[in-house]
Amino acid sequence: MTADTRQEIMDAARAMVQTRGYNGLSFRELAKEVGVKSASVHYHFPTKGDLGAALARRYADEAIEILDGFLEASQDVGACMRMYTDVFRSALSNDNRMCLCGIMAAEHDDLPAEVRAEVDRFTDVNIRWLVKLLSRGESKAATGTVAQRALAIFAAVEGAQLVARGRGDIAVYDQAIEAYRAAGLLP
Amino acid sequence: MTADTRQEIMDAARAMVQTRGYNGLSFRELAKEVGVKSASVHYHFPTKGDLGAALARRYADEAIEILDGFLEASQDVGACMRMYTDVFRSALSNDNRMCLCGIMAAEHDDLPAEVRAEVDRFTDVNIRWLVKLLSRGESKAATGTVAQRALAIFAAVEGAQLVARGRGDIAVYDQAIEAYRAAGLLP
DNA sequence: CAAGGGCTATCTATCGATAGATAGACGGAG
DNA sequence: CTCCGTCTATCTATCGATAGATAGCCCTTG
Repeated sequence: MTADTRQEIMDAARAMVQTRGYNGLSFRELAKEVGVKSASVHYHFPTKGDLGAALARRYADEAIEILDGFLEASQDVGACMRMYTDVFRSALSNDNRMCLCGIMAAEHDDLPAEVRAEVDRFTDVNIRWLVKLLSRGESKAATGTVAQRALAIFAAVEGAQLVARGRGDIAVYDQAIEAYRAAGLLP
Repeated sequence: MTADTRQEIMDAARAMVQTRGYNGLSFRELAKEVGVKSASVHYHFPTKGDLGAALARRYADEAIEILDGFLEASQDVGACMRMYTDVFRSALSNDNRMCLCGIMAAEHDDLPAEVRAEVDRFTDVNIRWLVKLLSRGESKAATGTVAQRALAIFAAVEGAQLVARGRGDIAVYDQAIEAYRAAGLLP
């Protein structure tokens, strides 16, 4: 079970970061969770920054795959947007967790540079995807406007997740998303 | 300088929390910033939870005063909303800080109960104020709808702040807010 | 085929730094 | 004199990180 250890460490670490943040991630607790010693975690990820960057990198890569899958699964803009908001919803329903990069954005100033770079990339991935989606529906809109709206949607969804988590109530997320849609922010 | 110390501690602590989060707040660093010893901080705030709760309580109280001042300063809904979003903007322009309660919401699971209670109250204060503001413009809307929209606006603004901070670019905040307004989410 | 050298992955044990917290002394002001 | 505020000094717990040992595996070489 050697190759698995690295994956198990990353899985447990992701869950811990999504729950307690990057600063709340402890090598000792993480090791205990996985069932190894903290020195073994250091073997796979020499520094905490290495681990954090690896987590964010995998997170962004997975996002690309998942989101592109949505675009292939449906041609309907509204349906794709619903799948998108459901991804962020599932983090909350899974033990009141947050988007890995959302919670890391809050810790911006404490993040090692290599982690911050991957967090930035996750934002880019989201916004690019949203631009692609929005461009499907309305070919008339200017590119700049679409990019701005994509950014706003991403920010609004992250905010809904943040506030809902703070309240410990997933209904808060649902209500915010519904209001975004009613206002016309979401297609 | 005795009564001042408590205030100086709270001022410095607030700035540190807004920058590095509740977990990033250290009694030693805080004491050094103020120019006292960490034991003196413990004298005024026996535990870290006491300090955090006092910070959030004062923050929510100040929010009530500031926001009510906006309602008195102008009868125009749009103008009041702009003042509202400008408050959150000023946190970013002031050393890329976040809303105290926004960053604490991200740390939800690590917060002592007394801190969490005050963070919740801040959210309530904001939503109640937004409901009051929204109710000015459109008396036709149902109460439930207004409350939902107020929640959505608060979440969206917090999210814009979060994402802008993650990017370290206040222009991101401005663009998101502008897009909210263009979409009709903000009055 | 067998022996040996390196490689992988883990362990035990420990490092210095820092966290929050506390006890008790000291000094100035009412 | 007493009390309030701050100090010195220290405690325990935990942090990320490192050193050094070890068990098992694979590959080469004779």
